[in-house]
Amino acid sequence: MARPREFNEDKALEGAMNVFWAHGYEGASLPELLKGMGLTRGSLYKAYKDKKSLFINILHRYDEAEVEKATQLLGDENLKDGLDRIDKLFASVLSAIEQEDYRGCLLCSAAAGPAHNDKQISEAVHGLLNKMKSGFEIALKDSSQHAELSKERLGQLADLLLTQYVGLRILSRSQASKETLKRSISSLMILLNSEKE
Amino acid sequence: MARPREFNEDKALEGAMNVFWAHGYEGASLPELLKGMGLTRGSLYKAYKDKKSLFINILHRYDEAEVEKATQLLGDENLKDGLDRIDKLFASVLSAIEQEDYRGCLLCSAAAGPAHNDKQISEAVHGLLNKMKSGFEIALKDSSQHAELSKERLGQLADLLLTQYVGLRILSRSQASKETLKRSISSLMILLNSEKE
DNA sequence: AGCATTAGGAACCAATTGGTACAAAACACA
DNA sequence: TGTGTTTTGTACCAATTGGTTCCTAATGCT
Repeated sequence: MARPREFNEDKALEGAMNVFWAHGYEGASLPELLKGMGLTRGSLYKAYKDKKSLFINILHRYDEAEVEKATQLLGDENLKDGLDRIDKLFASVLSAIEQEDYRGCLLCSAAAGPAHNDKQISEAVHGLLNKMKSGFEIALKDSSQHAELSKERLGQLADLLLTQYVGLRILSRSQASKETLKRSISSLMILLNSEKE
Repeated sequence: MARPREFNEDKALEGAMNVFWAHGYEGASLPELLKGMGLTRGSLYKAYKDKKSLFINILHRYDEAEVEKATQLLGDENLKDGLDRIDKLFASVLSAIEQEDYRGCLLCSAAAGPAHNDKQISEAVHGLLNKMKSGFEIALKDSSQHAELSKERLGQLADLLLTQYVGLRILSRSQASKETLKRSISSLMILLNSEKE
């Protein structure tokens, strides 16, 4: 019926995600986005309305790509003990900065930044944060040491883990030392492990 | 030897701190800063060189004002048990959002934002984060349940508390629900309290 | 009183910001 | 082969960004 898209939407969104991930929402300029996406202004505004809509789009993509990966891990039944999954998730945070990837987490940066002012963004952010929390809850339910805890207590612990996750990734982005993160993580895991009925 | 300043430097810096606190480093525009400080461009650039230098200045002020308050609390010997001090500090985070103050923490926002790109800012940020960590260490040393722990273990726990502090304040800024923060905090305090030798 | 020195304030600046208009190009379908 | 529809890309836009210039005003010291 009409001229078809020339650009690969998937590649374009991938590029946009990387730019937002590296520079944050406000820090990502239009020219940078265009370059990263490999298209021109006209196409961008026709396809994605404006910068904010694009960003919300990207948050969904970050969900499908990264958040999903995290929650899958937290629910992965190949690791029988949920605590091992949590351990593995935090290990991946550590491994990112070991590979000198200091971008942190797009979601956490969004929580620190535009979610403060913008309702749409903050709603999207809270949705994803909640998804992370649910992931932690599932992992805890599969932890031999925590399975018997009350629903309230599990929720409490899940919120603790969420806070920890956000804190770690913000510290990563500020280029805190690997040792700091490592200590923080083992500290939490020790406390979690030592919890007995 | 020359014309004296007309503006009250203290008030001006206070104003600048509030603007940065509310909008973040990149989000604070020159006009906003000028209005908040009650002076004009000429004076600002004469007195503080440029926006970045002003911000670093403000980080020091935030140190003297807020970080100092926190570390004082963490070292306050009127509260004999260090755990009570930690509890009180986290309670103050909660009380901020109960009063609908969603600004979070200037330091934590700086960690999430400009500290990622700028060496000077990231150094200042790390200095203050370390100060917070030391505060937590002191409080732990005065905790009946933790005093006997090894130096390494105390440092570990202090890093955990720092991570939690950052996470909480970022979540505050994103307007996470009071309940989430409350659960996260009690969870942490329970784990900390349950630790026995 | 006069001079050196500094603060204050407005006008000005180039560069960049996000966003739009519009014409040319590419296709689908008849 | 046309015709309608949609994508592209360029040129353009006003507004805002952080930053500078420069003249005037106010002061301290001699």
